[in-house]
Parts: sequence; C-alpha cells; structure tokens
Amino acid sequence: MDPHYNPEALEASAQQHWQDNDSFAVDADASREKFYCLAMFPYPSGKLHMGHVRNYTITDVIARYQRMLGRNVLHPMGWDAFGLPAENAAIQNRTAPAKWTYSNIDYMKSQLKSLGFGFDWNRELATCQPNYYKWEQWFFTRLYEKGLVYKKMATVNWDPVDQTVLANEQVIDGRGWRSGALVERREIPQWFIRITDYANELLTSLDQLPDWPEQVRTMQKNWIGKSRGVEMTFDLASPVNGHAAFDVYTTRPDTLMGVTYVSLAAEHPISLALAAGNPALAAFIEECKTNSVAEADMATMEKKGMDTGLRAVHPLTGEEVPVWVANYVLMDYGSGAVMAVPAHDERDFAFANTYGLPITQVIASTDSQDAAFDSANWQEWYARKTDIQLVNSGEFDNLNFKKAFDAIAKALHDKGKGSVKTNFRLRDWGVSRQRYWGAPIPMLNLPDGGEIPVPLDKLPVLLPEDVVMDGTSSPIKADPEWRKADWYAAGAEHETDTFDTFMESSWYYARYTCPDFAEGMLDSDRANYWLPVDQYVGGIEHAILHLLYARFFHKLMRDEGLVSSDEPFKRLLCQGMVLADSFYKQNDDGSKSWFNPADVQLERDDKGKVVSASHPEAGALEMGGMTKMSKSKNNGIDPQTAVDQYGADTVRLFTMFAAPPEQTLEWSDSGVEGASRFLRRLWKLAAGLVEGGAVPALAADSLDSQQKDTRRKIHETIAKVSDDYGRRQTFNTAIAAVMELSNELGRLDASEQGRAVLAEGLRAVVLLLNPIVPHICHALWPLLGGAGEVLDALWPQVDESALVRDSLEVVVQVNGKVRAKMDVPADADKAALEAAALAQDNVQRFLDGVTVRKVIVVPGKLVNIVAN
RNA sequence: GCGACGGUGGUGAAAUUGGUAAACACAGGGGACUUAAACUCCCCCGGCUAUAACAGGCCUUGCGGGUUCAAGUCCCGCCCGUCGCACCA
Repeated sequence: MDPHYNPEALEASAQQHWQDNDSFAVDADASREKFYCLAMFPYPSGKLHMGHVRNYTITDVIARYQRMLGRNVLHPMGWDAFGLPAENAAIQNRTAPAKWTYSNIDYMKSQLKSLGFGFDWNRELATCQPNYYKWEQWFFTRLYEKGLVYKKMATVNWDPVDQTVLANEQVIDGRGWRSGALVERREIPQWFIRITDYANELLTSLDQLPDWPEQVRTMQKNWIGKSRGVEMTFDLASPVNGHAAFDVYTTRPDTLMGVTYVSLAAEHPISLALAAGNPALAAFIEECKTNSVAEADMATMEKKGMDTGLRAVHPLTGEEVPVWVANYVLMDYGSGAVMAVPAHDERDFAFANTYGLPITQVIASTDSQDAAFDSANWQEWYARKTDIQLVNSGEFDNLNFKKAFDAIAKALHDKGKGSVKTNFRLRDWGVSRQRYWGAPIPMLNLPDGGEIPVPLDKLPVLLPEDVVMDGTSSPIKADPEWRKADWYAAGAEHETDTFDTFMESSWYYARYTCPDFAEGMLDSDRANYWLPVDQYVGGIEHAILHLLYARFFHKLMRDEGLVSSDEPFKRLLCQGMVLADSFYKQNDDGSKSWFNPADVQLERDDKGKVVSASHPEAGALEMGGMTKMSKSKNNGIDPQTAVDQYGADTVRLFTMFAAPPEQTLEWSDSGVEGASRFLRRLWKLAAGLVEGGAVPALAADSLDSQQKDTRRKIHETIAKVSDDYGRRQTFNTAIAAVMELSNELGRLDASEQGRAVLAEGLRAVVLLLNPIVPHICHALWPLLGGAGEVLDALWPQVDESALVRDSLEVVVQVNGKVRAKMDVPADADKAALEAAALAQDNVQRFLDGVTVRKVIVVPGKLVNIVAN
C-alpha cells in the first residue's frame, strides 16, 4: 500500500466506479423502507458556489448515512432553470437565455460529479423543459376550473424608457438598472392563485412538522399572520362620482372613538375619481407612483399625504372626519383604506404630527403608577392591549381591550356598519411575470374580454428558445405571430406573461419520483412510495416564500388526488451562509475597489492576530471583515480551485467540520489545509497497519489497560457519532470525535493485540467518515479487510461490553467551585462519593472554619458541598 | 419600520436534560529531523497572580439585574451584528 495519500488518483477512480455501476440509481420497492433526501435544486447561474457545495455535501452525507442504515435512498438533482439572470446574461452576451442556461447546466453537472455527490442522475430534470412545464400549465388550468385562479389589477415597477416591467431587484435607488429612468408604479391585470383559501390549513398544519426548525415555523406563522378584527364602512358626507362609502379593516376596533381622520391609498378608486377634477391631488398621486413597491421601503419612507377635502362619517358617532390620501396606505393590502388613530398607531402619529391633525387619546393605563399620556411618551401606549381601559369613548369608557373590542363590534353590527372578520396578512399569490424566460401562462384572452384555459391537447404552450433579447420587451410579447390562437377563435390570443419561477420550484420534489411519466403530472404509485421528502436541506433565505408555496402546492396536488400526504417535507434543515474575508481599497472618489482574498497577503502580530493586509500590486488594503461571499465584494472562493488543489474529500471535510450546518461558515484556507492534513495522517496510519502484515484476531479479554481504554473509546465514538449524524445533525462534532479517536489510535503500541485494536478502530473510523469523505473511505475499506464496498457496508454497531468502566472521575465542588477531582469506582454509591469528597485535602482546606450545610451528589458527575 | 436569528480564547468552534467553560481544529511560540526549506514528529498556548518547583488562588461566555446548592445554558431589561420582507433565486 502506497504510504502517501493521493487524492487525485483515488477520487477519479472512485467516481469512475460509481458511474460505471450506476451506484446511486434507485427504484420504488414496496418491500424496502425508503428515505427521500433532497437538496434545494440550484439555479444554473454558471458555476457552483460554496453555498451549493455546502448544501449538497450535507444532503450527500445524510443520504450515504441512511444508505448505511439499510434504507432505499432517493437523492435526486435537477435545475431551477427559468429566471431573470438568464435574461440579463442574454442581453449582455447577445445570446439566447436557453443556450446560456443549457451550457451552464452542462458545466455545473460536471462540477457536481467532481465533488463525488451520489445523485441518481437518471432522474435529472430542468424546469425549462417542455415535458416539465407542460404539467405545471395543465395543473394551473385545473386550478382555474376549480375557481382557485383569478385575474385582478396589481402594481408593478414600470420603466418608462425601456417600456418594460422591472423586478424589485432591477430597481436601484428608485431608478431602472439599465435606463437610469425614474421607475413608476403601474397597475396592470395579473393572475393570482387563491393561497388565502388555504391560509388556515397552512397555519394549523405547521403543528404536523415537529422536525422543522422552530424559527422557520414561527416565520411562516407570522407571514400568514392570522388576525381577528372588524371590517366597517365609512359613508362619505357627500358622494363623489358614484362613490358613497368605503371599507376599512382594523384589528383595534377598541380605538375607534380615537379616529380623527381616514386615509386612502393613492390608487384607491375614490382617490382616482377625485384626481380627475383636482390637479394638485393628481400630481400627488403621480408622485406616489414613483414610490417603491417593496414593503421595507414603504415602512421607512417619509409619511406624506394630501387632504381630499372630502368628509367621512364616523360609523358610530356620526361625526365628520377629513379624508386624506396617504403614501403609506397600500392598495393591494386589505381594502386600500385605513382608519387613522394617531394616539395609538405609530404611522398615524407621525402623519398627524406632520399635517397638524388632531390626536385623541382613547386608551389609558389601569395602573396609576404609569405616566400620563402625552405626545412625548405616546409610544408606551400605542400598541398596548393589556392593563388598559378606554377613555374619551363615551359609553365604552373603562372597558378593557377584550370588552371594548366586543362592545364596539356589536355596536357596529347593530347599526349595520360592520362585523367581526378574521383576516390574514397573507395575500393571494400573484404568479404573472412580464418576462420571457419562464413558463407561458396557459390562458387565452378572447376578443370579447373573456378568457379560457388552454385545453390539455394543446399543451404545452411552448416557449420559443431561439430568440434575441434586446433589453426592452419580452420576445414573445414583441412577436404578434406567437400570440395568435386562431385555432380557438378568430382574434383569440395567448397570454404573453409567464409564471413566477416559484411555480416550478413548488412541485419539482414530487416530479423527481417519476420524471419520465408521460401520462400526467405525477404517477401516484411512485409518488406515494417516495413522498413525503424525509429530509429537505436548503438555505434559510427560503424559510418563507419557497417553503410556503411548496406546502401550498402539495395541498393543491392532494386535493387533485395526485398525492396522499398533507405535507411535502417531513424534516427540514436550513443551512447557514458561507462567508469569506473581504478586502478593499478606498478610492479617491469615495468608492471602494474590492480584492479577492486569494490574492491578498496578511500580516500577523506575535499573538497570531491579523493586523494588516496587502495586495502585490495595489499595496496596503483595508479589511472589510467576514461577509457573505458575493460578486459585489469580490470575496467569492471558487470551489473548483479548492477541489483541484486538495481534492473533493478535503473540501467536503472542511465544509462539514468548520461549523454546524445551520450556522454561517467562514471559509479559511488554513482550515482547509488542516482538513487535508488529517486525511493524510489517517492514510498514513492505515498504511502503517497494512504494511505490518496480517493482523491477528482481537482477543477482547486479554487486552492491557491502554488497549482496553482505546477499545472503549472506539465504541463510545461509534455511539456519539451515530447520534450526531442521526438525531443532532451536528456533523462538526462527529468529525471532532473521530479526530479524537484517530489521535488515540495513533498512540497504540505495535504489539499483536495493539494492532488488532488498531484494525478494529480504523475500520470504525472508515465507516464513520464514509458519508463525509467517501472517496478515501472507498479506497481504504478493502485495504483494511472490509467486505464488499464501503458504500453498501452497514453502519457499525456499538459493542456494549467494550463500554464497561471500572472507575471514573468525579468533580468535587465547595459552594459551586471546583476544588478537587477524584477517581472513584464506577459503582460507588452516594454515601461513598460524599465520604470520598469530604476526605480530599483541598476540599478540607476550604471547609476549615465553616459548617457543612448540605451535600449534593450527582452520581457519576460531581459532588457539591454547600458550607458557610 | 416589522419579523427571525446570533454574540464564548488570537481565530473557527465544543460544552446534547441547569452540573468540570474552551473538546476538536486553525493561527502563533519553542524544539527534533534537514546542507537548507517544505513535509513530518514532540512540547507550550484565555487573562491575572503565586511558587525554587510541584501545588494553589482570583477573574472570564456582549452589558446590567434576577432565580438556583450550581447559569454559557433559565427569567427580566439593554447594547451590537446578520438575515428575510411578497417581481432575485
């Protein structure tokens, strides 16, 4: 056996072996227990980044571990192939998005293979393939027929120069990313899916997901945002252009008597009607159109508004309050109008102060210790629901939140002005995109204004792939021929919007179970064998949208009779981001030039702390700290470079060792070096044993005490690592435990039984590490006398008899501070432990002159003597 | 703004059910090997203090309080950082 570890050769040979034997191909087999392990599929952006490597290493480790437990493991891979970056690249490179996408897929697939990931490539799919999106289009038409799909006006970012709709991402400081023109808000008709019909189930069935991270469930819960409130009607004092009233929704009807004005969204029908005869208002509405549609911007921007001159009638008091148009009221949120209670709502408060509107306190504390309400401390009051009573509210004075809620809701109901309503923050899913590189929405727009879904025999509605992108309109919108649907009726036209790419990623996990199925969306037999996914792994950035849409789709597919389960993903692991050091040079114009960490040299002080950085050409650099690997900070580390230099196993080992999977991972070249060093040492240790000739049989009863200790360590490590892989999913501590074990194995003597224990230990190490570093383990296993190939070896069993201890170390504390450690027989009882503890010299020193009050004994761990 | 998560040595981290803080690594220091360097191997490595030495002592998990025999871990209040916010995927 070669004493030198040669990853290049052994990794190529292992990968060839897996490919030749189609080692990861699986089929549904009802006689075997299945395990479906899934990583979020990648967008084919060009080449793999470290986030991909981390993601797929995690699923590969879990998949290989489950296989060693004897399960039938499905671990598929595919491509989330539609999306905006392909269009951007196509514009830049004067190529077609399809061509760019397919060539990226080819390259990235070869990269995945070079990392040794065990995917069943027979199931590969790309969402831009017609045989994939055909069934998505069909499913959408089914939803339409069930009334779960509708069309309504919704707001988009409009670039007036390029004459195109922009994604939020393409709007930079309120301007279009290519044209630099001020972006406007524009209302256009778009398709929606009624996810709100499933809001309640999406909320309640979160309880069926105990193996999801608590934080993800909480985020989804908040996102769905179930609230109980009151919907009520404000009449206008004098009708305008046929508008006599409007609705508002509030979760705080208890504050109704504090309403001093009402606010309408700029796009509210009443606002628009008024603007026709009011140039100043029209100008203000126009100005609102340049506001961002992103929620974060809406919340932080300056509150602005304009008085319409209209008066609305308070539904209970009959008092007239002014009607304003305000930039912070969203049209596609609730009813597009809010009642304003400046004393008890932060935004209303800011708005009222700006425009000198009256502020009426209607809530007071029941605790007389609390400071009285005034505009300086109003924040303490505005959102409070507990320990409050109503004031300035007439007949409702002195009621608490709950009683006031019910009394005011009843009063509104009795007057026919409102009713209790459960509302969700969740809004219906807008699936229309005005972009080319997506699945065409399978609807026909008819000359009479109506619409019908494209029938199954005309599906898929094909997206042409041979196109030229010029940065303005989508090629299918620009081509009048593509649109024509005269086969249905003269003048009928295909919808030219495409689907949100979340549509494709909402059901790909199900299609992997039967990617070749030509007769329908899913082959239920196969789908129901594999589903639900047992382990799903992906970035935390998908905690809300993707995971919510996929859960929604699963329920839709269930109600269509395609799958039998309620939830798609049984267990979820959200991996953290990958960070790297960043370095920049401050330019004279205030901008920063970023330098890739691969080209930067570091200076350290005598404690090893990095004190400065420099670049061979640019000179001294500023340190930007550890940040997310990104293009903008030029701190991406190319995984391929690391794989070429150290081998896939080293990259996989470092990735899993440097941090637990949910935490951020800081890339470190010297850390990678360390991982490589460990594999070299392991190889050398194995080579030493193999070169020493035949290994004698282990005689467990005739071991000396060091050999016995080492053998106990082997089996303790098996137990710990099994728990780390399975229950805890902390692969970093599993690796640390194996490192500890192999350090101890290296200290064994070269006697017959020393070598026998070493052989047992090394075989355990190879089995325990195989999921993480499968290439080196593939090579070592037969050399160490393992039967068959390690890929199919069974997970090692703990030999309970090896775990028996004669004595153990117990800590002795006096008043909670460690004062001594003692070796005691493993079976010592509490009285014996207490006596031994009190007899310790250093313990006696601390008991001098004080009285022992209590002794707490935790068997096997510690004794705490309480004395004063 | 709203929501979620995090803060432990020079660094990444470990401490699993409230029970020895810093396992395992990285960086650094010292030594062996070498003509030399790399590789490899051995020793030291939170701070302060003490001792001829061996012991020993005090402090330390972002900050301030609390609960407990015992708190990195639980509770209350702050500070700081990261991520998400509906047309990026």
